[in-house]
Amino acid sequence: MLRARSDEAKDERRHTLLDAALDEFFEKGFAATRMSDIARRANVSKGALYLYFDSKEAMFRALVESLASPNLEMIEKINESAGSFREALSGICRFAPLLIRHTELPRLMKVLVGDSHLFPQMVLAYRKELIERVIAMISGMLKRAHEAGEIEIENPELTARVVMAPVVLSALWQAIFNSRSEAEVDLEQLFEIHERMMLKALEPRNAA
Amino acid sequence: MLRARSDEAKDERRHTLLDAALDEFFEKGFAATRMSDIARRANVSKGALYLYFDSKEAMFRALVESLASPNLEMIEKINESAGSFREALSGICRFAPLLIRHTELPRLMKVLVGDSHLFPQMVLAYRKELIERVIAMISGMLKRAHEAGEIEIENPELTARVVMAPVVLSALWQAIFNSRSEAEVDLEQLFEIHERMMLKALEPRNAA
DNA sequence: TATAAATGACTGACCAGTCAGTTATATAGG
DNA sequence: CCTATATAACTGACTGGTCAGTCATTTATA
Repeated sequence: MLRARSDEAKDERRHTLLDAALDEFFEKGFAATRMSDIARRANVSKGALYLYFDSKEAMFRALVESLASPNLEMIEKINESAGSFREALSGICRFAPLLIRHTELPRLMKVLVGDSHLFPQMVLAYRKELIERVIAMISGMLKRAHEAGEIEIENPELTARVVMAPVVLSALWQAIFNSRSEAEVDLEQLFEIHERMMLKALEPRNAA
Repeated sequence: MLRARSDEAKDERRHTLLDAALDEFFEKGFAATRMSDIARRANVSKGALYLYFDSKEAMFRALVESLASPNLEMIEKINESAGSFREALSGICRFAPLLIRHTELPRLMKVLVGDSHLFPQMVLAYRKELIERVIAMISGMLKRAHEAGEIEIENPELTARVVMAPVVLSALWQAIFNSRSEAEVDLEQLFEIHERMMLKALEPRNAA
């Protein structure tokens, strides 16, 4: 293997190793993936992995962290740029198919669900820093829209879960069933329907 | 250990072992649970497990099968007794909290998601025999209700997914976050809201 | 030529599955 | 009712194989 000597090259190698790790952890789960498999996939010796990560567990943690932070940034961005609830919902539903098909999110979710028992405090952190923040964000949007008379709503926090649910379901479906097989779902249409249903469900009764 | 000599006693012991197996597989995942742990939890020696199951994998398969079949029966029953769509939806939303809190379903789902890669053909079977049957059932109900003018709908198959999504999300939430911690969700209220939202979302535009 | 990146054989720990031995219990015979 | 015997349920130390992590050695390159 040609050597990574500059800091830049090392960062890149680190990235390559984490890419290989995600592939393996996703395909086999934490316990069943061998460090030697990750190394092979990255065209590197097993020993080389330990130049970049202290242990298998450290590698897993680094992987999750590296995938979580971009999502976190994305969430903040969406929240900032949110105008009306209609716009935000439309944005989410337009973006969801992309998120599910061309992002690491489904694979990350599958790995986190599957190995949640091994890293309880990590799962806790993930919940607090990401999931509950998403719920709070949607919940906040709903509350504001309600106060503006845009929608009718009872419990923003629980309604947020109903809004999110199809995204989660579709992501897991993608990770579990779409890996190698048919079982395709028309995500564009699914989220179009979801958007329409949510709008109608939340429409004020005395709407124009 | 007192011995199981009659066929009846053996069935009971088998059950005990599978109970212990679910606890362990749920807590640690397939790869990380030791047969000796399952044995210990069931107050039995490791060797005894092999009197009832050929291998760890056989035990896992038996476990999933034993949990899947009651669900399947339940589905068929609900489908048969379905009257109007309103009734059926109400039944589902009333039953969901019970299903999530007092049934093995959430733990089973977590285990299946986590170890889906190890048993691809089992996951396939589970999908075809259970999940797609549920989708088909809800989809059929929606179609009939639509034909009866009870609801307005575009694509029953995708709408069924939107209806199901909160059940799946809540079940996984329960399995992952509710095991030992706070993070309680008011499931009764969640599904009340879901029911109301679905009814409103599917209400014909020209409704009375 | 010096440096440090990379290698991969090796070690120690772990565990699924086995099997020779142990023991509970059903039953037959006293 | 009690005891002896046969049966098979049960046990757990052991084996063979696997794998995370190490480190003496090799090798690319500044």
